[in-house]
Amino acid sequence: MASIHDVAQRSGVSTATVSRALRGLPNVSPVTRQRVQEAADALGYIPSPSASGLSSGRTGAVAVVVPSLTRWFFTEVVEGVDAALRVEGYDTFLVDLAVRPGERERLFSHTLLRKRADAVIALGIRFTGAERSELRSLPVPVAIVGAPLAGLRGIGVDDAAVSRSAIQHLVDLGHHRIAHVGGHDRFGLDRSVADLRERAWRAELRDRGLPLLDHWFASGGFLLPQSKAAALTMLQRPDRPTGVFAGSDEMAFGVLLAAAELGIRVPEDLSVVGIDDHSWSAAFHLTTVRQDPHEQGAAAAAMVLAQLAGTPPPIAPIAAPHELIVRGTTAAAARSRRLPADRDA
Amino acid sequence: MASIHDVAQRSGVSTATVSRALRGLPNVSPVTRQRVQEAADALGYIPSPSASGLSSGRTGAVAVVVPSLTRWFFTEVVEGVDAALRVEGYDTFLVDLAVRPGERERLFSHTLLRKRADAVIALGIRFTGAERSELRSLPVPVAIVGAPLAGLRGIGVDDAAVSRSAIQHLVDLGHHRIAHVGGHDRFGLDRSVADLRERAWRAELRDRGLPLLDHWFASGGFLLPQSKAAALTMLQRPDRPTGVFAGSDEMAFGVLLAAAELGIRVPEDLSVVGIDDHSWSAAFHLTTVRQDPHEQGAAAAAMVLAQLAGTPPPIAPIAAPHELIVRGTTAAAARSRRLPADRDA
DNA sequence: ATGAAAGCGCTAACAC
DNA sequence: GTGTTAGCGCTTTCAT
Repeated sequence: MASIHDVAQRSGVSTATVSRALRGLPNVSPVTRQRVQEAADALGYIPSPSASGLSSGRTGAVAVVVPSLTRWFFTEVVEGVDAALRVEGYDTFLVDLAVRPGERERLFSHTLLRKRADAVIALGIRFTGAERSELRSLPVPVAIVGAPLAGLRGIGVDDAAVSRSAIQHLVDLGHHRIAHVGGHDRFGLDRSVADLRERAWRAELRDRGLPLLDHWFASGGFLLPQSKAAALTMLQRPDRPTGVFAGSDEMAFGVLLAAAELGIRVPEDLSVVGIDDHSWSAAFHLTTVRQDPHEQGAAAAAMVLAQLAGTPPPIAPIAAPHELIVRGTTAAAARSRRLPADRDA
Repeated sequence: MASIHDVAQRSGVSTATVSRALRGLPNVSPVTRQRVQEAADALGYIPSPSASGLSSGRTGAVAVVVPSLTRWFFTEVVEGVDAALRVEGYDTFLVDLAVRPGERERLFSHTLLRKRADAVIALGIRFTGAERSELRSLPVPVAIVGAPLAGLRGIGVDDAAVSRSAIQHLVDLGHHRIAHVGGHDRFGLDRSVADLRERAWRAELRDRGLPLLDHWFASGGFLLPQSKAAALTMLQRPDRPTGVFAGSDEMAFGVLLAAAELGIRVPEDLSVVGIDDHSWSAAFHLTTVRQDPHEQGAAAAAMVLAQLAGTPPPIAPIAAPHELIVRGTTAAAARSRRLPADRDA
């Protein structure tokens, strides 16, 4: 394990010069820099993060706080973050809340974030009031992916707009009976997004004067199995909807499975639209509102990186793009399907 | 940001005693320890990982190297690792190879692993010869999750046995025409497991004297969409199989989707069995061979932790349990389905 | 353009 | 049981 000292000796300069040369700082003659670089290469020198962290105050790592890793959206964001970070030489430090449900208190002021990372990127979390203020007063750059938080930088789709777009699509196809599968996840970590989408659904239906039955809302907890079970119940009622707006593609898959099991044809008897454009959605022919979590992760990384570089972007949450992708799970509502009681086998 | 110094002052002892007291080392009187602890709490003191890392040589973090995060198996393992690590106070560093396909060279001897982490856990990677020797000569504990590597500690199911169990199940049901959907993933990172399963399939069929047609092997790349496409082709041929052994549940889902699209009934016309018991498999009624990646991750973490604690377990890869879970996608082969050319619409 | 030297905050001998 | 004292390997003034 060569140290900066070894490199200094081998190249006949001081450790200070080695440090400068290797980090590309100014005030190093080209020849010296070259010589140092060669010595470093020959020795296989790698600076110790602990040492440079201790003396510079920078760790070279950023923490990514996720509610769980088992959801497509989150893994995509993490990969996006990691990719962007890596390019700048930063390491990704994972803080998975799913593995320590009890440990949320003092989360952000705790070790990991405060001393291990130069910045924090938090995703899809419904923060408590205490956490929000912790986040705002953190001594390091912070970025949020998902529902925006006033006073903090972040990126995410406009959930109301996304929901509206999905519902508009169903309405355009003539659907009047539109259900929603949504709901918060098992740890209550992601309510904000779920709430925004559910609220948008209610508002849209109300504003358009469409019927809004209580049992047209089902909680799928952002999970396929749970969504399928919920849909199974909902779709077996006599007054079943002709269209379902699912809060995520994974939940939409659950609805699709339920419909298939009940012999309800999609899209002839039931239209389904999701949110995300999951990597499997095309295989399911799912109509959905696409967003790009990988891109959002990279954007969040860019925000904290910019702050670290001394060029902080404005503190406004930025809106990520979304786009309706029409595929095979949505179609015009059957005209005959007007009477509450009519259904096929 | 209180330092150890502040705590020492406030509690009226030396920094050395603070260090000892807080880390639970012996030779500290109960009263002193208590007083130190109170001072630390009052000050909100958190030791700096950089500083303690620099002086102790231990970073308090372990690196997890994954081929990608977008596969169920890997995310489960990572969560298992993180959970086990967290309990012991270690942090998890993510090294996602998917985000830097070009950067595999010198991977293990590179910064992250060498100076950032006290140990390395690598999953589902088909290492090059160079990487293998790098891994073996790494100055830190290493554990592998997945296909075993001679000379290294690790855990994983016996892929041959798992495959045999799946195929045996199909044979027991009277299937003679058994296809396989397998294949390595996009980065060539996980060939070993794919190869083991494919080889087991070939060997089993050969040993039992069952037909083994070339086009009964399809490469699904461990991805649903690709598996669906491959199955679509395979299942449309006149000599289609009556049973499909998929190398993972995600690939099995693809086969299921393809079958549904072609109007091939499962399990009446086609039986499908996977490997994993993915969290969605029950919703698909998929018969599969269960394994527990979360558990495997935790076990791998325990291995490196034990080494770090000075009680290294034996260097034999250990076999993780697996179990056939029979659900609804497999059934007795139709007796009429003997002639190569017969098929329904 | 380069070097000397003082830490960064903690741990680990070694004394007492 | 507790304090002293070196460093750990870097970065960073401040000189030169």
